[in-house]
Amino acid sequence: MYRTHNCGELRLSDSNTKVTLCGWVQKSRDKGFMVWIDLRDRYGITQLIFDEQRSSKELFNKAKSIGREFVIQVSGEVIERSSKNSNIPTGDVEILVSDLKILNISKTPPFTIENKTDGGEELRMKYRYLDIRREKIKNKLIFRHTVSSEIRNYLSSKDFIDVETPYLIKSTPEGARDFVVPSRMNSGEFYALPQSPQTFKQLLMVGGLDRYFQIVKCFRDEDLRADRQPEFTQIDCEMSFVNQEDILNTFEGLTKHLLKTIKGLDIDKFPRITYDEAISKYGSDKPDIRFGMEFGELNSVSQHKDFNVFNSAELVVGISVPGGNTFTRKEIDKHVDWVKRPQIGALGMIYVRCNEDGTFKSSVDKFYDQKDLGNWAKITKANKGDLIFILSGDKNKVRTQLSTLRLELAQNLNLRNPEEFAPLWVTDFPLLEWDEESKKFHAMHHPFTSPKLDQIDLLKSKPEEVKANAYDLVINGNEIGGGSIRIHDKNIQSLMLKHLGFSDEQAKEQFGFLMNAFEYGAPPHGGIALGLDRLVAILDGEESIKDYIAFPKNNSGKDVMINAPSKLSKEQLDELSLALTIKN
RNA sequence: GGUCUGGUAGUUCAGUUGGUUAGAAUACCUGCCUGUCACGCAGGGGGUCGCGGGUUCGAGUCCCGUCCAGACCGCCA
Repeated sequence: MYRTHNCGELRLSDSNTKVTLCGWVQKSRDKGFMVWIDLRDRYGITQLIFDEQRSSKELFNKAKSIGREFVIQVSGEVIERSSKNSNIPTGDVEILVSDLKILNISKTPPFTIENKTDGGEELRMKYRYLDIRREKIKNKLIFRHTVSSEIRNYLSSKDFIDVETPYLIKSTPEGARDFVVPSRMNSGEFYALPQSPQTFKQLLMVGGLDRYFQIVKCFRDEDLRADRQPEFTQIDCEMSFVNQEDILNTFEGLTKHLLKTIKGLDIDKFPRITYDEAISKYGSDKPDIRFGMEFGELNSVSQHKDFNVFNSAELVVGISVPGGNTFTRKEIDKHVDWVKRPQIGALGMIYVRCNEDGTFKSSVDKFYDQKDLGNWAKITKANKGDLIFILSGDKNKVRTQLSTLRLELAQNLNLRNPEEFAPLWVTDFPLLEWDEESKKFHAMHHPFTSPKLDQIDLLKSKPEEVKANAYDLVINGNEIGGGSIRIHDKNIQSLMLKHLGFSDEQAKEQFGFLMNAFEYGAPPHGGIALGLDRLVAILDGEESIKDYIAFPKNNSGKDVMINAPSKLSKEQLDELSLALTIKN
């Protein structure tokens, strides 16, 4: 037996018992006459003591020779410390060691294995196995386990069954780029890794499984961000004989369960707003509603004077900055410059100060009187002491710009409470989205999303206006997941693919298997997929998902620890019938 | 594909208008230390200033190229 206890469990009540512990040497403090070693494992830290008087000379010298991160096994007696450490749970006791066995030595690690490590990101990733020894990272992985366990338990209790779907599937041109895998046995042909198990879960519904879930890896060959990895994990779900209401309620239930069990929070019914409402109120389809600052559209009260910038604009829209009238002119200019940066791209920004005496002072006083400015304040819900920022121009651009500014201001003014969780549903997404590059409509969610059936006739005349039975779950301004009611009728699916620019042949080639399945009694169904990495990070109050993934990829999609991706040998390429056009 | 920021000791960083032998902290090694727990004290070793080229009497510092990393935009049905 390697050990009788772990390094986190011994207390004063265990005094005078003989124990054996294993772990890593966190730190050794050699005081000459005594040596203390902090022994660490997953469960905690226990202090070992070696003493010139109480330990044998041989043992004492051996203890002095032990370095950081050595793996050791010790046996000894639990004793009460003469000076206690209230910072750790085991701080009242220590082990007077009688036997010490070095199980493995260690080189000096390249960075300190401590909460505040001196290691930079790249180094930590290269030696991720050492990084994982740090309490901070270890706890994040444990936290992820806790969340995913709760999810499995909850969904299982609601009759969802976990079914595994294949990773080697068929490439599809829609959506994100696929990772492809060459097939040795079928030379010149390729599998693709799934961007999501979408069609398979629909087929499981046709198969009559009724309720499916899977915590599953998905793959997308797109550029990375702090909250985006090329392989990521989804909580993928599908239900039969349900309408949108059933799905929202089920997964609102799951989310509430998580917030309750993980964070101890009771959240009321999640607000719901339509996509159109989200865009016009917040300029975003994933609004952070922890703070106000809703958009006020000012066209009707600003386009009646000689100010051409506003008169020629498709949209004039403002937000009120709470307490913003304390901004100096310099601070205001800083914000104006900020929105004029190329990344934001505004041409300029108008401001209105709402003075404490009820008067207004704006950068467009030449054109507008106090009554006009008063109307603006009313619409943007600005009070005395606030500041109104106004942008104008192309509707879509201006909303995006103002949305970015809204979040920036909230950040700077500390309007977002990190302890607060504000989930909401965004519903009625458009079915289609115009893509300038390909000059085609493509599915905003995916091609299997059902249009609102009473709007199907609009598909021909005004396709951009057709709404879908599609919805997103948003928490604190992050898209946590999205789903839809699917098409289960062959003719509607066929019509949909036609509108996406698929010929009959292409549709059959790409999605024939699904269309066939729809001919054999496909039940009405729908579902949702939640991003586990992101959900876990958000629940833990972090932005970056990297530390919730044991072995993440870096900014360029590389794993710097195993050095992947890497080149293939000529033999491997030949076996796969592949020739490279770049030098290998 | 693009923009920005960075690359100097094992590590995290400082390094002025180009100018003597490139520094600090920490880690590491040695010695001392009768209760440490961010232990303390004294001493020591440790550098291809990412790489290549250029300007200059002289380059860590300026210029060009390149590689790597990070943030963001495009992209992410």
